[in-house]
Amino acid sequence: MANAERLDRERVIKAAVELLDSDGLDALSTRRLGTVLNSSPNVMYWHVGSMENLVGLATDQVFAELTLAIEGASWRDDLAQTARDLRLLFSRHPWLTEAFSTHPRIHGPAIVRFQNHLLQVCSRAGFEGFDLDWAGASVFTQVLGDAWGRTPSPMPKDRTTTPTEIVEQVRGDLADYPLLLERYEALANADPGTVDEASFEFGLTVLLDGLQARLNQRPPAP
Amino acid sequence: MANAERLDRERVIKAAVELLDSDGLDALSTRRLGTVLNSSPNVMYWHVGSMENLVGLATDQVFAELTLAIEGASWRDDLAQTARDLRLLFSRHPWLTEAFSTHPRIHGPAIVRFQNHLLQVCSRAGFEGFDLDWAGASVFTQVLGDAWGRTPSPMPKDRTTTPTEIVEQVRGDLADYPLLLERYEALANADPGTVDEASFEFGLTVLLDGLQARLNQRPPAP
DNA sequence: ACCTGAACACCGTTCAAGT
DNA sequence: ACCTGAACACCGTTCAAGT
Repeated sequence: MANAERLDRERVIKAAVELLDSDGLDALSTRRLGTVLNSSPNVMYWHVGSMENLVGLATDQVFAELTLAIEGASWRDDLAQTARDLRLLFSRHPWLTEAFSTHPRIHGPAIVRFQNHLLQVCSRAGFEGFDLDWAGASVFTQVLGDAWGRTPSPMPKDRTTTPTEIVEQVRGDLADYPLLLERYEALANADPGTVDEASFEFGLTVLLDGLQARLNQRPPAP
Repeated sequence: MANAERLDRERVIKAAVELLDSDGLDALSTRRLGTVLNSSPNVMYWHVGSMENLVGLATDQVFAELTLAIEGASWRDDLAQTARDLRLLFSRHPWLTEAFSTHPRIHGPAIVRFQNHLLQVCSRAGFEGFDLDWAGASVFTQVLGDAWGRTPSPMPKDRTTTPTEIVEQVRGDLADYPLLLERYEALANADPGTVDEASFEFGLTVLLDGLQARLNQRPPAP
């Protein structure tokens, strides 16, 4: 099975990202990748070394999609913009949450560039020293946690269970917790898109207000 | 290979948690579990149905360790206490981050009880409606993100790489980002335990201040 | 009711061998 | 330098068969 063009690292990564975007992290296997590339079940090893490495390269690849513009507005606007862009990245590539949790030490040029951007924005805000690291990390964490909460259970054609059905299933477990049951029902009856959006903005506002409070305690040098 | 005592659901889950605690999520396989239980490679199927289900049951099992006491102090203290307890749970069972990200829809009595506790504390603080859900979720997200950032790369005996060596390895990638390099070095030279603690407390304070700011905008009814 | 053995369809990775 | 074939040591899951 000779393929039309010669393979290289870039084409392998591109095929990996396509597989990940369409079918998720589990779908990325050495053998499926070989099939997609019209090649042998283990082509990737020459080009990227290992599965773990390939996931890291694919992650770095999609991080390159981020614009990371500094608009010149307030640090609040810059940080909010960064968080919203990152959120969109995670929604375009839902496998990112799983990739980060199973391979926690991913790094690469685009990720490093993103980390630096976060630090720059937080630095402008007035953070220094370790506060700088922690402020940046809190933004990333916020988006990661938001995306995690939004990850749909992977049930491809499993008779798409409606929210109402889910509530029925857990109603027994919730018998002792009327407040929790009330919230489950409220969420089941709300429009998912609207709730997702508002939920993210709630978290973002809380985060920015919290950072602001921290800055107010340590006012900038005159 | 007859085993001394009869198996039941509880013993299977207990063995699973021990395997997870000692060797991580990857170590939990049907065959290893069978070996540990002095039984066949597929014993678990009769008792828990599937691997996915077993991970959920193990997660719920460890969530039962949480005390979830309401101290009667301020909502801030209660929420901080809950977050710190949850953090300790994640550090006792480092596989939890991966479990939540690979099986996002885990639920069970102990988890439901924890969710209810979060809602109760947030409700006392003055949150209502969807704000209640989002406030609770932000606490869980905060701890999850903190634990994620702390997950050590699983390199068992891989010549424990020192932080300084890591900095050397990425120094090339960081050439264009002096601020980022400076932060890497500062973190490499700091005591990990102290930094972890301070990092968590920073995030927690930011979160609580942010929630407080939200409450101030919507003062409680008189 | 509970457990075993064998099988199916997969994995990641290595390595000698090909071109 | 790049790719293939075959093999090794694993997976989760099913199912007929045992007790």
